[in-house]
Amino acid sequence: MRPYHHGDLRSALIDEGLRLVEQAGAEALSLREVARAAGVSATAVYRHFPDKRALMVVLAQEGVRRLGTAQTEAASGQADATSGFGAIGRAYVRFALTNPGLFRLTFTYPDLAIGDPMSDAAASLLHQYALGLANGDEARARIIGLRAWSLVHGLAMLMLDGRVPYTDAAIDAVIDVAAIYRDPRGR
Amino acid sequence: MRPYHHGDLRSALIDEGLRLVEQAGAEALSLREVARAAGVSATAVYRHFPDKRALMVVLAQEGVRRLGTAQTEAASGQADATSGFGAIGRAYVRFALTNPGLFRLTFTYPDLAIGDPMSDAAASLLHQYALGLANGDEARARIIGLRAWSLVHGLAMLMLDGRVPYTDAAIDAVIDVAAIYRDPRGR
DNA sequence: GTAAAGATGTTGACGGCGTTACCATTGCGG
DNA sequence: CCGCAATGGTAACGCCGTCAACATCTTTAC
Repeated sequence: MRPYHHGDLRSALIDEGLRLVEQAGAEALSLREVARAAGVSATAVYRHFPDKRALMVVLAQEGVRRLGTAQTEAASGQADATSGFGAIGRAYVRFALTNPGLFRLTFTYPDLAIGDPMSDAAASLLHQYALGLANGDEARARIIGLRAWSLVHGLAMLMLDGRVPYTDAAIDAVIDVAAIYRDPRGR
Repeated sequence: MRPYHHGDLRSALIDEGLRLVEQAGAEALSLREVARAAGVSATAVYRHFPDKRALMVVLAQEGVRRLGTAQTEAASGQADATSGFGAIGRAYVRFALTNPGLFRLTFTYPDLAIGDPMSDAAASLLHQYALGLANGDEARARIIGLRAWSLVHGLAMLMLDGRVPYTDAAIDAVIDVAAIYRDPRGR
């Protein structure tokens, strides 16, 4: 006999949500479907999240966390700052292509901008590497960081949206650290 | 007396769609709302489009067309290839921020990849400039073009999605043509 | 000129959605 | 042990995209 109370419905909803967002895509994901997957009525969700958006926010936060983990791993095996910078960039694109549903939810779900951009591992990793390449110059680090983020994010989105074919060669060619980082003394 | 037949419902639906997509956002746009705005029943739409997606595709195509126009205008006033390249990049980001609903529909509406990427004005303009900077080298032009596209697309998306604050200074700093184009002879 | 055929509109219905109001069951602190 | 808060379910509302069936206007064929 399944008990009336689930036990840990909140976690179950998040797990099923993460599973389904990958299977169906963020926009196609419905609250009712998540509830069904968790074996619970649609309205039970409202005991743990005020509305659908609140659940989506939690899933998106998990997305940021996992992206940060993937990038940290990718950077750990790299010798110098330049190759590390390239590694976190490639890890970013690879994460997007490996987890398209979660990535799109995390970054482009309507009105889902989450807190301070520099509060998560992914962003602080980026800033730290950018600061290294900028020799500690904060202003330059911000530009380098933003340029690198734009580059990998744009490539990921274009590939996810079918504008650009997905090839590893293209990723490597686009993510050329020397092309992002320009020494003010002119190389 | 309003006649039973509309006259040019197809165009009216497209016009209202373009208007509403800017007002409500692509994901929030409903077929029924477009029909209401055109003063017609919901199912009348099906005489002109097989389903909602077909209407969205037409709106997206109009988006590509308008983006191409904006970029062509931006490039026309520029003297050399380098400044022209920068101009079409800034025009890309500016277009996205000025027409957020249409831009998102055009590029990130689910399963809406449209035809040959090089068939529209925006893409051919990009390729033409990239080819100029690459001195006619096709392979290098593709890389330069993809890198530039990724850069401006990523910046536009990050700003649209509220990840990065919108400032003109940031756009100018990120779109540094010399940072995208690297001469193989080392500058 | 008029009737058949086709194009273009309407109404009504279906199942799915997010959400609310209200009721049922369970577990916990006094 | 009992009352209450926490956590579950049912029913319903107004949206949505879409289909079937019917109504009206326009065009074409004789």
